[in-house]
Amino acid sequence: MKRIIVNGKYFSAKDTLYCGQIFRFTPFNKGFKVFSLDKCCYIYNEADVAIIECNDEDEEFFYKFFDLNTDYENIVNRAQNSGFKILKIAGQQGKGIRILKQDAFEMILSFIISQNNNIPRIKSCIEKICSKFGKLKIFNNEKYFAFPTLLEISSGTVEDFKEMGLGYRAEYLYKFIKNAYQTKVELNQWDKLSTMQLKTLLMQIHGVGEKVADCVLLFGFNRTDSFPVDTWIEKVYRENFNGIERDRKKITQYFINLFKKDAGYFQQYLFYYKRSLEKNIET
DNA sequence: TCCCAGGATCCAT
DNA sequence: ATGGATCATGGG
Repeated sequence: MKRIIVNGKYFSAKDTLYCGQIFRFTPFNKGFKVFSLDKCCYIYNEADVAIIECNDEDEEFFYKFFDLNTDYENIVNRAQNSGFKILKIAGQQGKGIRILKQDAFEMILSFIISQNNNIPRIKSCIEKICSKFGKLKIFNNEKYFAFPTLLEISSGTVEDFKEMGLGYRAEYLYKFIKNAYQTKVELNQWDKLSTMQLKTLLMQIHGVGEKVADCVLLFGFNRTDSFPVDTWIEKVYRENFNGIERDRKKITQYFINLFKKDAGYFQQYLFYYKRSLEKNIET
């Protein structure tokens, strides 16, 4: 077992997991078990540090996954000094958030499911998909299910996905998986593309619109010059930025013009802050 | 019972 | 190009 220990001031396990970028994690012991692809780790905060425990061979994977090469102190400072009161508060509360570098395929499926849906239901749908199509794995003597590979989930039918509670999104998922399997898409090749080119490609997927594409860009391709606008962010825009636009595409553009490469980070601070005001997040 | 959730699509204008 | 109805599902 490998332990990675980092400064806890800019790494909060709780805030990183509950800010809405990841759906596969469970409270465990003093912290959380976190799942990505077929891997699992255990993370927790203690005193002034954050600790990641994982299998020896996964050290590099989780080092990248938790974005440990990026200095979040600078990012948080820019949020605090942006001149927007709401960002000063949200940045203070969310300074422990890290933008996870998650798997693109897992993000596409997850955020197709997320549309017009709530987070507890999204988590439930994804768990059911993993337990039906994913491999059974062991971490620290406990069982879990991996996120299925394209090959594994390609046997799924529309009916399968409906049974897992996807509703009308079942068709979207089925269509994407079938097409991806038949054309042998290589998502890691998409990494070379510009953010705009990548977004255009993503939006060609039936069931992927502006917002879902932005989430995949941010969480699956680490494009921090993207800014997903959902119902919560729309509230922030109207109530805290005196926004007047109705078109979400224009709202996205407004924030990207404003924050450039920081847009994605600031979006997470704002989303987490706004949502935590009106919800008991830990459900 | 209605409203809402990390929205996208289809179809009239 | 733009606006509105519609799309499953479960929780509040």
